[in-house]
Amino acid sequence: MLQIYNTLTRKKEEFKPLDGNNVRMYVCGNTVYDHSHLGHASTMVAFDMIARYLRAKGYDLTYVRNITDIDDKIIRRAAENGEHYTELVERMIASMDEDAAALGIQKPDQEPRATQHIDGMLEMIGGLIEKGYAYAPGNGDVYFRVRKFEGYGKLSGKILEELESGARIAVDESKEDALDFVLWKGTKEGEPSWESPWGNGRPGWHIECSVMCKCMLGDTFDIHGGGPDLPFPHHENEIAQSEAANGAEFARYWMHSGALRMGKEKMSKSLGNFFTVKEILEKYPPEVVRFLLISSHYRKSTNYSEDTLRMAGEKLQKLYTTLKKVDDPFNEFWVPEDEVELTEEVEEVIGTLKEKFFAAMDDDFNTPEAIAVLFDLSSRINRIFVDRSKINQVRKLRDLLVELGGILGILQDNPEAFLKSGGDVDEAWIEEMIAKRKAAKKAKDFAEADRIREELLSKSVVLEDTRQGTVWKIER
RNA sequence: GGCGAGUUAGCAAAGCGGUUAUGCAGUGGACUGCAACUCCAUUUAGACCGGUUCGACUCCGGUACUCGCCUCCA
Repeated sequence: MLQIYNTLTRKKEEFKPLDGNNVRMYVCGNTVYDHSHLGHASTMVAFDMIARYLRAKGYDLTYVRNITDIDDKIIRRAAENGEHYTELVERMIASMDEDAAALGIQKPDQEPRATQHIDGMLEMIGGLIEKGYAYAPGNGDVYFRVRKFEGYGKLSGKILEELESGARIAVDESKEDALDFVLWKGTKEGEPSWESPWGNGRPGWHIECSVMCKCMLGDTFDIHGGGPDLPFPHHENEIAQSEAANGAEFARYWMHSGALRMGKEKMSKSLGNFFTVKEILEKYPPEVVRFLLISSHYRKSTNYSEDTLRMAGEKLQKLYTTLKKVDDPFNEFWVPEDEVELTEEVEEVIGTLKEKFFAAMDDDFNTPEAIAVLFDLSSRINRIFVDRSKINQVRKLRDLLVELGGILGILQDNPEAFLKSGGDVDEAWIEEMIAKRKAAKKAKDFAEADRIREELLSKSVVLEDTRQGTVWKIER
């Protein structure tokens, strides 16, 4: 039984899809005015993991992740660059896709863009005005009348009076109430704009999600997700707009990922303490980054540092080392595939571990606990290599390790390729050095052999002497 | 100021009212020319103060500290 923590009720709830086996999920994606930083990646990976697990559970998932392709920051950045905003947008979407692919993030089923849904927005805004939930003061803007919507604050726990007293909301003469938020912004000179009944303008931030949810998933759907800074005001405003316009419950389960931290503080654009995904991928294999992001619970903050990233690499290396050992046809314990038998004992182990993995994931997607199962599996495989009598079981355990890893979006690479990745040393040169060392060893010149090992190690190349010869990997 | 979350061993990070989380690191041993990998054994916990209980890291109350949201922000 899958339990999901619902921000709306502030507790874990049993997950029951609205429509049988079909699950509909909408996640707020990026505003594409710059390259993604690791915080963006963190949220994308979290919901990718969630999507993969829902599918692994057998649900028929429709996953929508939007792209905000028009807003103040995009307009400003494009102007700074002296380019048309669509050029900037296309470039940043390509960059985001590249990062996502590297991190093993599967494409959502739909990636709607705000500017593709202007008509739907005009329709929804018109409807809100008709119902008295919105007003156009005549300056080209349209505002949502927050006090008119009774449930305002139910997601974020905000109380209207306290929001009002917090004097951080910009005073705007044309608003009836300082709390009202903009649905449609009248255009300024030189800005991109669309025609509307209230004059040329562009969408406010929140309306796009309400409209795209309705268009792709219907008035009511199962899961709405996003990053840690979205419950207020963005999601609160979405609920107000959608429920006022549709007269129906909006999303049933609200999920929010935790912040990615640099030391004690949240990594964010406004604090300026961010690394782009591309900067990090220059130094670390993408799967290591993904492993770090899933090695703490999705709702908790993840601590990013050189150290945590290095440790993530070491852990992943351990798992891949196990996989490589099983796959290696020169391994002394290797047996042909058709001689692999599924004994009762191994069947039971597989069943138990699979159950443990799913139980962990069923508990609000507890990836740290699920990963512990992978290490359990890895240890069992390694022990089998010590206790040769059970060798015929090992491939079945390997298959399970790869299968469960796949649900988390890891361990799908070729083990040897992974172990040799991340270095910047010429492979032919390494082989040459290994050959020289072999000759030195044969001549019992161990001082020379050790010197060569040290030289390679200084370039992060670790040598391992096996019965079948010397192999190498990149130190993590 | 309001609302919310957190504080676990050297580091990272989970579950659980009584029985090993897990990984890295450390220590001892096996293996190795030496290593690496791996295996075996093992040391380090639960911010602080109370309460409930036969028994609390786990439940309750308080204190301290940290973080997030309240403004664009994944």
